Amino acid sequence: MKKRKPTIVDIANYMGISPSAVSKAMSNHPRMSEKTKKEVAKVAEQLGYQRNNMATGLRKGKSGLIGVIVPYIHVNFFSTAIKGIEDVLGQAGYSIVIGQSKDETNKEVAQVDVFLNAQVEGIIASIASNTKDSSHFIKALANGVKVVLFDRTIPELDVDQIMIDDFDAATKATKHLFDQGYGKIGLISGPLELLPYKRRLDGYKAVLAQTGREFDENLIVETDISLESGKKAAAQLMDRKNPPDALFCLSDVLALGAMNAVRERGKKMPEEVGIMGFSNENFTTYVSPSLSTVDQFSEQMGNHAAKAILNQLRAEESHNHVPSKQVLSPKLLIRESSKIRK
Amino acid sequence: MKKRKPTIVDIANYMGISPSAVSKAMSNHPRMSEKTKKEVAKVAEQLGYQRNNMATGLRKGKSGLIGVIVPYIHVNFFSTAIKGIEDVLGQAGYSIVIGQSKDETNKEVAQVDVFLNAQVEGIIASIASNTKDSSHFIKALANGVKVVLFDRTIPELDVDQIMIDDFDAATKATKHLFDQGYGKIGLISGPLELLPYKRRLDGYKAVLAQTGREFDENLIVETDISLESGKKAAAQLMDRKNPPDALFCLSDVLALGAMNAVRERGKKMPEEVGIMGFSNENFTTYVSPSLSTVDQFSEQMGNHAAKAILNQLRAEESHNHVPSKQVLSPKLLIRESSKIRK
DNA sequence: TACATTTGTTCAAACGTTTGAAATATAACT
DNA sequence: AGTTATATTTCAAACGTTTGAACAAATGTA
Repeated sequence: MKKRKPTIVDIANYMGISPSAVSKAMSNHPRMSEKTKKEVAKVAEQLGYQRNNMATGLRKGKSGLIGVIVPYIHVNFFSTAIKGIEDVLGQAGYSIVIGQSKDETNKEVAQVDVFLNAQVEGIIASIASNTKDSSHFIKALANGVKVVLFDRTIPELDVDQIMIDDFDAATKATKHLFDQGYGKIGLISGPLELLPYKRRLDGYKAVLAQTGREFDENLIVETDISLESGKKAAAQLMDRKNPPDALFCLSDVLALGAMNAVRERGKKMPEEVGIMGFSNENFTTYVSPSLSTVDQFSEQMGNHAAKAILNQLRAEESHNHVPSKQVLSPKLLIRESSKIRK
Repeated sequence: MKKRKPTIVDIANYMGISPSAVSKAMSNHPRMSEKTKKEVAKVAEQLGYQRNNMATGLRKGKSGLIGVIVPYIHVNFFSTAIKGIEDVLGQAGYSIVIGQSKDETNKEVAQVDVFLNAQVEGIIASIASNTKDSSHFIKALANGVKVVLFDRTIPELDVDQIMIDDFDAATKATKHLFDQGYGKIGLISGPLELLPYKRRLDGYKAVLAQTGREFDENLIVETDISLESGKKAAAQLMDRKNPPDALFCLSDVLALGAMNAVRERGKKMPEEVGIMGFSNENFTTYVSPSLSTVDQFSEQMGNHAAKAILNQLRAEESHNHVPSKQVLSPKLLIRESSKIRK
């Protein structure tokens, strides 16, 4: 039942040639005869040979492993990003090993250590929200491990980073609402101390300025990010004497809550009130009216992060890699909730 | 910039002792003096030593890697299961490497090969829907790799399998609706050639039989699993002369479609029509009324699968592992859409 | 004192592969 | 046949760690 797995040496003995011949034949070495290559392939197949990556990796100093660290695997944004990463890295012959930080810095640090022990060639990470110190990543770099950060990044750290342009996104969304004919846009935001929200708000303000409109403090509600909070915030806005005729909610869940409030007030969406969400959560297509939102390109972000790692891996010797920060421009997903008012 | 990473030998030289002493000290060998252990630890820390798992693994014949194969990483059910897997395996000191089959058998087979090369100690998989042949898993087993299947399993294959009891789930859901006072339950199903749907339908029928009710063929609609299909199916049912007063939808998306149809007909939920979904997709708490559904325990499934692998790994020598099929009993999540009619 | 035990450490081989240099076989010219 | 070039294969060392056996030193026992 438990017979030892066949190795390159077994194949060599079986064929009466040397192990190195087998190795070279399998790796398609130019100086090996086609004949031996064929025969080796056949015998390997026949004996059920599987290459041992640990031996290969040890010898070559390359594991073929890339580590990915996210706060939680099951959060839609991250799992989609991981898919994007796997798609390109798998294609390129790398295996990805994943770890969760549970949004705790110390777990993140520990995970980096696990990865370094595993000899990963690169680490792609979206950091825990309280991670301030980046010495664990610096340690990785010192060990020759490539590092790429996405979405939740450390601007000060000199590595490739992929993020989305929240300002631009909010700009586009706000413009879209005005273009559709809505005249007064209320904004419901998550905690403004978090950078993304802050930037989105800035985008909104920028459009007001650009189009020569007055910024009205009272049209902004800052709240936490639960469904209920979205509902309350919307209620507060809609119950004003001059309620807005559109709500730009800086997260889809907030938008959902807002929709509930609007519906309770008997207002038609999108005819009387336009709604715009943010993030493209998967439920946004399921609600009614379907929710216009901003695609954060989680999958593409994963793609980009993976490509960035590949670039670094390939630029290996040519010492000339200059860390770059890529800012992806998000795309509006116009659905029913914000469509053509007039 | 690119200095070689310190090895056990470097530590040994630095301290003037032998590499084996260092190795033994680090692995807390009983015959090593506390003094040396302390010192080794200190120097290791000081030189920034990181163990090389490839060397360790090669020598020990263990990689500390577990492979996970799912159709798609980003599907909520799977990513949640992966979280469940990572939680217990990470804790146990294993790293998990993941791969997607994209629901294609050949990719699944290829992925198994990749994992075998990577010397994973175990594989946890949810198979592609068209996978019929299981020789790739048999090959893995022959290589001494443990195999555990979850959710989408191969009953014929003699390995640990974790699945949920669809029959039981449907039974509970149906009973719940009757208990709430609904009298006539329409059922909207996905393709009945797929086993889970078939089993759920059976559960529904069983309750009718148990409670002495007549089974009415006309209350069953079989359709594909899109939102639109759910809506149409529900419309069809609600527009009958004697429409049902509750709809048991065998997937949450179908339920969402059904809710739209019901709402359009001006019927109140849950007062006039009760709705029950299946799977606990994350949007179910966001809709209004919040959707009662069946929790498929994706995370726990991952936990169980991981524990099963651990058991096998630990039972290694004791040759006495008997493959078992665990059937998890799903839990109803009673929310607003099915609550207390009278 | 001689011998056995215990404690701490070193030796040397092994895990399975890769790789440049060296060796051999084969073919190609004078 | 002798030489040179070329194609193919083998040699041997290396990658970093672990591990049982062997050794040495310290301690205990008779």
